[in-house]
Order: sequence, then structure tokens, then C-alpha cells
Amino acid sequence: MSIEKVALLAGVSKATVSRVLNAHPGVKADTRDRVLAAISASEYQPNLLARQLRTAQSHMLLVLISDITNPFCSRVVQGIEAEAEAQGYHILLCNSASQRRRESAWLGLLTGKVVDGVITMDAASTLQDIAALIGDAPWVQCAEYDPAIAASSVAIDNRGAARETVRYLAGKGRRRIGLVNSDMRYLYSHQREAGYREQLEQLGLPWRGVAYAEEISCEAGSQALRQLLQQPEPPDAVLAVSDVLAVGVVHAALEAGLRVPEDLAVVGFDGIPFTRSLNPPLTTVEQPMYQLGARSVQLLLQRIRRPTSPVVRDLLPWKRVERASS
Amino acid sequence: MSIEKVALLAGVSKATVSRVLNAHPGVKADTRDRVLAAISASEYQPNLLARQLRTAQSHMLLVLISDITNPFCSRVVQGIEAEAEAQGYHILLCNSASQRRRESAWLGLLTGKVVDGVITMDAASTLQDIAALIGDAPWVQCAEYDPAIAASSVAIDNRGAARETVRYLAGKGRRRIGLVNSDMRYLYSHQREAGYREQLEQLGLPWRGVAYAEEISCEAGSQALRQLLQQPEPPDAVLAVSDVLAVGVVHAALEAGLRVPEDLAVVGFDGIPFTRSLNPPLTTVEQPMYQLGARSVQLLLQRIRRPTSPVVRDLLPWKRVERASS
DNA sequence: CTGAAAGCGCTTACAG
DNA sequence: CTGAAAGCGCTTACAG
Repeated sequence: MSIEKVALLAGVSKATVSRVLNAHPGVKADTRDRVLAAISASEYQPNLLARQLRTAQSHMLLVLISDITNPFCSRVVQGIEAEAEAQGYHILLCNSASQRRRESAWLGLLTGKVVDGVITMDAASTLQDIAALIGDAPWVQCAEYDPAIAASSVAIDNRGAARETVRYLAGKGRRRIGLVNSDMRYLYSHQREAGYREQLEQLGLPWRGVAYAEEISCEAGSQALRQLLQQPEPPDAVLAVSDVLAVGVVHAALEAGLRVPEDLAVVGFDGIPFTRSLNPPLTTVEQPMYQLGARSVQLLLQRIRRPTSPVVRDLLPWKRVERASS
Repeated sequence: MSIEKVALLAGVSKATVSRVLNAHPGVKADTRDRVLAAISASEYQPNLLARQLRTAQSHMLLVLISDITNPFCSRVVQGIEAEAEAQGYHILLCNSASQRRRESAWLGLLTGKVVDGVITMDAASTLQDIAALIGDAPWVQCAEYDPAIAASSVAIDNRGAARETVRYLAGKGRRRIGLVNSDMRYLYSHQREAGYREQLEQLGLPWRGVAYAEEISCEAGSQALRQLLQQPEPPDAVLAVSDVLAVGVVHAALEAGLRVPEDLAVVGFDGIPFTRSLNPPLTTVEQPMYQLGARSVQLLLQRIRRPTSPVVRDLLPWKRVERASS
């Protein structure tokens, strides 16, 4: 009704008001002025819902995330949001905790046409479930992905990064390099552990030590280190698959009376800003968090704009940031 | 059209399908069964946009946040999301960075009927600008608020918390208690500094030292401490208005060769989980982050459901968590 | 350059 | 208990 009010006020048809609103070229200058005047006089606000229904696009993106509280995730979301905004899109955030029930509630927004596409950062193990709900709607998998699913993905070479890190620690003279991994629902857990084992194999280092954290938290990291420390021969270095876990590893190490890095070198993963200000500052494998998010949006919009465009699998570069903990 | 397809398939009218979809009571059992069968046979998915347009409610909430990367904020968002979900609402997240341009783009979703209400966590100084855009739409201010604005708010007693913390440090024998504050666009900065000054006054402690961090980051916290350390008589204790700043304070202190807490006691603010695993573990003033979020949703829904319901100003309890840094 | 009309996919009084 | 019709507020061919 509201656009009708403006039309009445300006003495034109609804169609003309709509054309002015959408900046269509063929509108006579003084007609446009009259409409514009009526718009501001009436303080008209377009009903976006109606527009979305009519044009069948919402310019909204759904983001499914497992834990917004993880600094890695929140930084990626920042990249997603910035790029989305630059392209005229808004985002809905679902902190799914990888729970199927919650995810399907949110994915109803996809089938319900409330969003134009979805970016998932969920554990790979739940992606298969989700796939059925998403069908062939535009979908990009960010950081975590399932190679068996025909959707685009953006991530890093986790296996390579783990290999290189083990090689780096070995190069520093470490011989008993442990891995503090997260639970195996994540693809990256598999990939990083594979890289870890491969490289030890290749280097001919016999010692192995892998502990699995129950969740991504400092406490879980501490707990995992304590497990490794119980071995007859304890590790002299640890790679943790998350900076958050690494904080806990360092904490437990100091608590156990070890010196970092003298007795135990520690390397984290992700490159979260605060790692720089820890004591000691943490060596870490930095992921391009912001770009992971931004690139995901680009691939998604590509799909939304041209549904036939091919699936893309992107691997972004990582880099080691060396600090005092190793 | 889709509901029409189902209607055709079931041999009933669109109205009846709609009634079944919305679980209206007065539908004959076998009619309903026929409709249900048609729904699953056709894999019908309701168009939520159409429903929202028709019913004039979207069951979506807008959350305006200044920095999702701040662990305090992301934890509050978790509370918001959980409560929203429990009540059948979804959330849109805007990481506004307190930028007016971005905020107005998002608030267009409010006037455009895409969301039913808004929760802001923006700096108080920008709230006044926003107020005009929000008009009298349902609005709750979370953590940050402007007392002059007639919208509900949920926060803690910042002044009281600061007073108590100063008293606590003084009780530990500290005489030169400094404050690492954030920039003064925030209401909490004013409130906490007021409490800080009041309590020093009351205790008859003459020493004052306040440094302002340029942003909420570890580096900015370090920078602020370095300023305080330049005074002729350096502080023997510091209260930082954010745990993130406190991490930087501790880092800079150790770097300067000070022992924490022997030479410098440090207390943070917020109660972010990882403070427990720092070295040394950080004493902090814990805010009920999750509840701040959850309560905001409750007040907002109250407003949405009964637009005439009164403005509520809630103050939630905080508590000190004592650890080794003080 | 502009208007009348149809339609996006629902829900909801109003009849019967 | 069910259906026909109106309407939410837009946009977009189609005429003229």
C-alpha cells in the first residue's frame, strides 16, 4: 500500500514510483523529481520483504558456523561479512554447534527463499547430513569440506602445513614431536594428522604421540598435554591444531614445571592475533582467515549469479609465524 | 503457486492446505491426512518470504555489534542466539564496527520489515545516531546503552564493579592503582573510570594514572601500560577494562622486566574463558555474558509481542574471579 | 516516457 | 469443516 501512497501523492502510477526507486533510466526528469519529493515528504520506506518475494532474491546469505566463540571462526565471519557487504548482501548467522536439529531449522530459510545461498563452516562429518537439506542450492564450504560433496570449497593445504611444521620442529633438533589434535569429526583433523605421520615416517623418527582434545578450549588443550606427558618418554615438542588448544598446552606445560621452549616447544595453528601477546609468544601456522571468508562469498555469489558455473575448490596459502615458544 | 500445487494434488483449496500447514484445529482428520500426503509427495517447501509478508512478522532479529572478534561480544551473541532459537527466532548479525554507514544499511532491514526488532551492542556514542533510524521499532541495548534513549537495556553496574575492584586492590596493599581504559565513546568507559576515581578519592589514595587504549586489542593494552610506566612513580597495580587489554598489559609488564603480581598486580574485565589458562592466570571481573544476551532477547520479544510494554532497564550481577595475577 | 494489470506465494476474515 | 476472494507491497512485461 505504501508505494501506492507515494504514487497518489506524486500523481503518478505505482509502476513509475517503482522505476524511480530502482533508478530505471527511462523516467522524465521532472516526473522523477515529483516522485522523489513525494517519497521524502511521506518518509516512505520500501518493504523489502515484498520486493524479495517479487524478485525472488533476498540478497541475504546464511552462515552456518560450529562455534562463533572460537576466534578463528569469528575472524572468518568478519571476512565473510565485509565481502558480503561490499557486494550488497547481508548475512544471517547460525551458531549451529554442529547440531543437526538446529541446522535444519536454519536451512529451512534456504528452502524458504529467505536466503540466496549458504556458507558452512561445520565439521565435515555433519556436512553429509546437511547436503540433503541444501539440495542444489548455492553452497560454499569454508575451512571444512567434504571432498565427496559437489559444492565449492575454500580451505588451506592442511596436510602440507602439518608436514612442514613437523619438519621445522625436527630441524630445530626435536625428536619426540607430539600432536594435540581435535576430535576426528573434522576433516582438518584427519588431514593434519596424516601430514604429521607422513613427515615423521619420512624423517625416520620413531616416536609418536597423539592426544585428542574433547573440544576446542584451553582446558581441553591442557588435558591433552597431560595425557602426552604420561608417556614413558614425554614429548619435547607439540603441534596443536588450534591456537586455543596451544594456550592450554603451554599452560599445562608450565604448570608441570617444564620450560617453554627449552623442555617443550609448542606450535599452534590458526594465527589468532592474541598469540603474539602470550608469555611466551606462540609460534603458529597462520591461516588467511579474513580471505577464507571473503573468498567464500565470492565463490558463492558466482554460483548464485550463474547457477551453472562450475564447482571450485580453492586452497589458500598459509604461513608459519615463528615466535619464542619454539 | 506451490501451495496451489499441493491443493490440486490433495483435491482441496489453498486455504485448507494453509490450515494444515499452520496446524489449525478445525480440519477433519482425513482431509488433513490427504493434504499431508500431498505435501510429502510433492516435497513441498513453504515460501517463508510470502508468509512473512502476509503475516507482517519475520521472526528474525537484527544484532548490531561493534566487533565480533572480541570474545566478550561473541559470547554474548551465543546467548542471544540460543535464546532466540528457543523462542522460534533467527538472528541477522551485523558487525558494524560502529560505522554509521554500515549501520544504516542494516537498519534498512528494520524499516523494510525484514526483521522484527534489533539488539545493539554498539558504542553508546553512536546510539543517538541510530535512534533516528530505529524510530519506535522494538529495540534493546545490550551491554552498552544511552540513558537518554527510551529503549530497554541490559548491562551491569560498571561503576560499582570498578569501585569494588579498586577497593580490592587497595586491600591487597596496592597504593598506585592505574586504569587502562578504552576510548571514551563507550559508556562503560565513563562509568568504570568514574567508579575508579570515586573509590580512590574515598580511600584517600592520591596517585592517579589512566591510559586510553586505541582499540580493544592486546597490542593496544601493551601500549597503554607503557604509557603508565613512564610516569615518575609507576603503578603497582592496573585494572584493565577488558581481558583482551589485560593480556597486553601483562605481556608488556613482563617484557619490561616486572613480575606479575609481585611488582604489578593486573585485573581484567569480562571473564573470558581463556583468562584462566594464561601465565599467570588472570584475575578478572566476570560479566554474565551469556545472560546479557539471553535477557536482551527476552526483553526484545516482550516489546515485539506487546509494543506498549514499558521500557525495562536491567542490571545483571557481576562477580570477581580471583587468580594469580593479583 | 508512463500506466493498467498480472502475479510473487502465502493467510485470513467471511460465507456457507 | 471448507472454499472463494481479497490482500500483504512490491516489480515487470505489455501496451500505448
